[in-house]
Amino acid sequence: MSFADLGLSDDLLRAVTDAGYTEPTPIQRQAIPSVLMGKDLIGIAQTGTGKTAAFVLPMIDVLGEGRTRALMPRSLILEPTRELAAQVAENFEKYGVNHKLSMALLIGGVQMGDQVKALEKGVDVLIATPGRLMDLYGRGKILLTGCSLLVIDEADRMLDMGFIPDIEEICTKLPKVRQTLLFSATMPPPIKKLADRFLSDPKTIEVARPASTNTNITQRIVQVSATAHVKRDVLRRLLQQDEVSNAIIFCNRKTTVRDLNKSLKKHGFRSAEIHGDMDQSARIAELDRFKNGDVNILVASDVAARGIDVKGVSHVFNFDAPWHPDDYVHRIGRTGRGGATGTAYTLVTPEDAENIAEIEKLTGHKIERVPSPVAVDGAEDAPAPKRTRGGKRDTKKAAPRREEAAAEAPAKPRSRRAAPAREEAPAAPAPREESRARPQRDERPVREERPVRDDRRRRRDQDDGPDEGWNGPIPDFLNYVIEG
DNA sequence: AAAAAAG
Repeated sequence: MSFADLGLSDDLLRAVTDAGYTEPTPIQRQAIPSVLMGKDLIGIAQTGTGKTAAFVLPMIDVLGEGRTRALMPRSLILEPTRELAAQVAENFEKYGVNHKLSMALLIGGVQMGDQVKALEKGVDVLIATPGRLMDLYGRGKILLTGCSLLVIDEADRMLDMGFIPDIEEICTKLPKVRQTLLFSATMPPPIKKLADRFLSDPKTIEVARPASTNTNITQRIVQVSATAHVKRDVLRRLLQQDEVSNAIIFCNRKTTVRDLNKSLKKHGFRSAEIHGDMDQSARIAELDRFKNGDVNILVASDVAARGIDVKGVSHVFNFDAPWHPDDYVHRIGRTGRGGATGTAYTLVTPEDAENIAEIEKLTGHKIERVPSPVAVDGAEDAPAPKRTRGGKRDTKKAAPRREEAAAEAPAKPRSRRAAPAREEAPAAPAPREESRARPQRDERPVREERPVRDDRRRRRDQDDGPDEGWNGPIPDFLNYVIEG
């Protein structure tokens, strides 16, 4: 089964081929023909399954068959976060190269001016977060009466974030006769209700959750005391001892994100931070620094837990155990992507016991407990030893992710077997002697002992199709219109 | 409980 068998146009197939993909993922196989036929669709799937391409590809063809110069937007894609909206826009740009389609990315945190200008010129596709869309609509800047194709992406997350009333309102502004696609990782009752109300005779497709038990992510728990400095100490040891080429570290609070990033930088790590209190340009800039390898550590709030798709993340650390088991699944799903292996550590304090139990219940998988790398008798949170920076610089090598890959892109033809990242991405891996998460010092602390690394559960089968990470450049939000 | 999203 190839993309050519799905009924896509030659122009589109060329774009897909040029991007290096030939074999559709399961959700793409099932969704694309149905979308092309104009049917409503419920897709139970989360990021990491090729979901985005499953609607972007057929949408491009559907829109391409209509008039090429839109007087008013003909389609609308709703995303819960700005970052996800941007990733979808990237996909449109990439697969739409051979089509004369224009789009506008309508998200908060950036000036409205350029978005308004784009709308006035006329676009085919709106990619939006609900808040900014409603805002622009309220100002009379958007006509939704021509939007006969609607995509509601990550519906369960929209629910979590309280967007459902907005979604309902937006739906009522759209033409009654339209095609609606709804994607959601789970189907809680409110989402079912939403689907019943706004979709007609939908086809339902479901693909396996990528981050259930049998994946290529090695999960570990490290018991720690609740003290912040002890947790930071443990984290630093883990960053140094393991083969960490790059890592996302999740915290539960924005203040913790800031404090931890500050502390890591003080200790010589190359880290960046992302959370919702930062303005959009700063968020983009930090994410970009992580994606292009300027830094190899990203300290993040749950703004980055879902959907954010960076190729080649070797480790996820939960500095705080997440409150909700779903968040755990999403967080650790930032690693082990694209068929690579990944490792997820969770620092667990005695108070977290209940949450961990919930996580293990959800995943049906008992997470391995490993001993803390910090001696119980009290390694202190000692300041970084002052020393001169004469040693080797490894910043260049920390920018390993060169190869193209699209978020949610169709799978490359390759073995379904999970392979170590270093075999498929020759630029990415670090020699194990030079774990790049190490502080930029030429020596490591004297008392650090490297534990014997054994029993790493690598090369396990995964039951999902491989998926590709996204590593494209960050779109220029201030001026984001693709002209046809 | 937190974070996210409109400003």
